[in-house]
Amino acid sequence: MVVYAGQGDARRTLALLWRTSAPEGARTAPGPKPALTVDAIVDAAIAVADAATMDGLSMRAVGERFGRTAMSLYTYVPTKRELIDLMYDQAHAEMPADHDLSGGWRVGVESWANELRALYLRHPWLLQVSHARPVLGPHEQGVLESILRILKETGLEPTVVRSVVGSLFSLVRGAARSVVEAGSAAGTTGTSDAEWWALRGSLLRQIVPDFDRRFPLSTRLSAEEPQPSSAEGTPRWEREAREAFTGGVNILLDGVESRARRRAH
Amino acid sequence: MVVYAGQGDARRTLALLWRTSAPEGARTAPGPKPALTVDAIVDAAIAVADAATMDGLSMRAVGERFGRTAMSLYTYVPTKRELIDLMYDQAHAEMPADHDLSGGWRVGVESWANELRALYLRHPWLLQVSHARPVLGPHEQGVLESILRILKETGLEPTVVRSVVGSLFSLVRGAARSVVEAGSAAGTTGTSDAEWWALRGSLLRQIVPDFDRRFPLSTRLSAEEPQPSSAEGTPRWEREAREAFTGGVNILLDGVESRARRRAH
DNA sequence: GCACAATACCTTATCTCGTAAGGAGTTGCG
DNA sequence: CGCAACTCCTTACGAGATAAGGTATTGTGC
Repeated sequence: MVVYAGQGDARRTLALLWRTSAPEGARTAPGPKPALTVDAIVDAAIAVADAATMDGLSMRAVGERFGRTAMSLYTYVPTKRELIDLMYDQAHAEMPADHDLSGGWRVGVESWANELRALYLRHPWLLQVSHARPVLGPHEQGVLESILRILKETGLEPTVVRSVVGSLFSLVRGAARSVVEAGSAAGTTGTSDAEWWALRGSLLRQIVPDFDRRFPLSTRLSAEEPQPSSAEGTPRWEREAREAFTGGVNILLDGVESRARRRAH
Repeated sequence: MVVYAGQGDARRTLALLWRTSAPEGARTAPGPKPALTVDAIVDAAIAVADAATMDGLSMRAVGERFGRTAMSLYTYVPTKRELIDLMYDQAHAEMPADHDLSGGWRVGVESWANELRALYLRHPWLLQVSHARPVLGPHEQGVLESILRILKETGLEPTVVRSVVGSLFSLVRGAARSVVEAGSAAGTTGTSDAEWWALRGSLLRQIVPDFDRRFPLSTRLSAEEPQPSSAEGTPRWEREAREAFTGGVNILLDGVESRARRRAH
C-alpha cells in the first residue's frame, strides 16, 4: 500500500529497465503463469504511441491490445511513468550498436546523428518524454557508448568530449522536434505544408499588417528561402530541415576538427 | 457548437497572440464589463506554472487566483492549449530586445544564448510546451529577430544563418533541459544531487554488475569528472552543465567564425 | 425609465484518465 | 487437499477539460 518513494521506486525501475527479474526459466511460484510479458507490454505501448501520439497513450488503450483491462498491466509495471521510461529505452534499441569507423570519426558522427534523428522521427513521442530524471536504461546507455566510441578517435580531452556529446544530442533532438512540429501542423488541418504555411502567412499579414517593418530580418530570411517549383518526392520543408540539421552538425564538427588538429600539433 | 478546426482556431489564436481585439478603449457593448483581461490570466497562469510545474497548471488553479471558477476563463481564452501558447509567447517578452554589438557578433551571440538559457531556467515549463504547431507570437518572433540582428554582422549566407540559428536554439533548449532535469531529480527525492547520483550509481552497480565492462567509455568519462571537494555556492552539476553549454556554443562559433573568415577571403 | 439583447460568470454534467481496493479464479508445493 | 502466491477483473474515486445551459448585469434604443 505504501509506495516506497524514491529509493524503492528507483530500484524497481532499474530492475525493470535491465530486466533482472526472471532468473532464467526457473519458475517455482504458485499461481497462474503470467500471460503477458513486460516486453510485450512495452512493444504494445510503443505501437499505441506511434499510432496515436503521446496523448493517445492510455493504460486502457494498451490493455485493449491484449484484450485486457488497464488494471491488468499493473501486475507488470508499477505506474505509467515507468512504462514510459521502458518505452523510451526500448526505442533506443533500434539504434545500430556498431558504427563503421573506416571513413574517419567525422563520417561516423554524421551517421550516428542521422540515425538518431531518424529514430526520433519514427517515434516522435520520444521528444515528449520529460526526463524528470535520467532513465539510465541499457539501450539509452548504448547510444551514449556508441558516440563515445566514435569520438574517441578525435583524441580530445574529456571536457570537450562532454560538450560535444551534449551538443550533438541537443542538435538531434532540436532538429527532430522541428520536423515533427511542421509535420503535425500540416497533418492536423489536413492541408499540405505548403498550403498550411501560405495560409498561416496570409493570416499573419492580415492580422499584423506591419509585420515586415517590425521583423525585417525574419521576413527577409524566409523570403530568401529556395523555392523549387517542383513538388515531387519528400516535402520541401523536410528537405530543408534536413539541410539545416546537417549544416548545423557540420559547423559544429568544423569546430571539433580545428580543436582536434590544434591538439595534435 | 461546431469548432472551426484549423482555420478558425488559427485566426483566433493569432488575434489573441498579437492582442488585436480591443479597439483601444471604445467599449459600446451591453452586458457586464469583463473583470479580467487576457493579460492578467496569462500572468496568473505563468505564476501557477512557475510555482507548481506544468502538471499543476489546471484551469481550476488559474481561476482560483482570481477567486473564479475554471469555466470563467473560457470567456477569454478558447481552450487550455491557446492559453499555453499565450504563456509561451509572453514569457519570451522577458528577453531583452537589443543586444550590445560593440563587442562583436561573437560576444553578442553568447549573451543572447545565455539570456535565453536563463529564461528557460526561470520558466522550466517552457521546455514542456509541445509545439504541435509553431506559436508565431510577437515575442517569440522578437527573440528570433534579435539573434538575426546579431548574426547579420557575420555576413554569412542565409542557408548558413538558418543552420546556425536552429543549432543555437537546440543547444540552448538542450542545455536548459538537462539542468532542469537534474534539478528536479534532486528536488523530488529530497536528496542533494551528489547523494542522488551516488545512490543511483551504487544501485546501478548492484543491479548491473558488469556495467563497467559493457560501457567502458561511459564509465571512464564519468570517472574523469572533476571532483572538487568543496560544496559551496552553486551545485557542481550546475556549474558543469553551464560549462558544457558554453563549451558547445563555443565550438559551434569556432565553426561559424572559420566560415565567416573564409567568406571574407 | 424600461424592455431588450449582449455579456460575464456560475452550476451542472459528461467523458476520459490513472490508479487504489478488494475480490475471484488459478496453480504449484507441502 | 489446503494453503499461499499470483493474475486478472470489477468497481470506485478524484481530478481534469470542457460542453450546455441558466442567471445576473449592464449599455442602448424607445
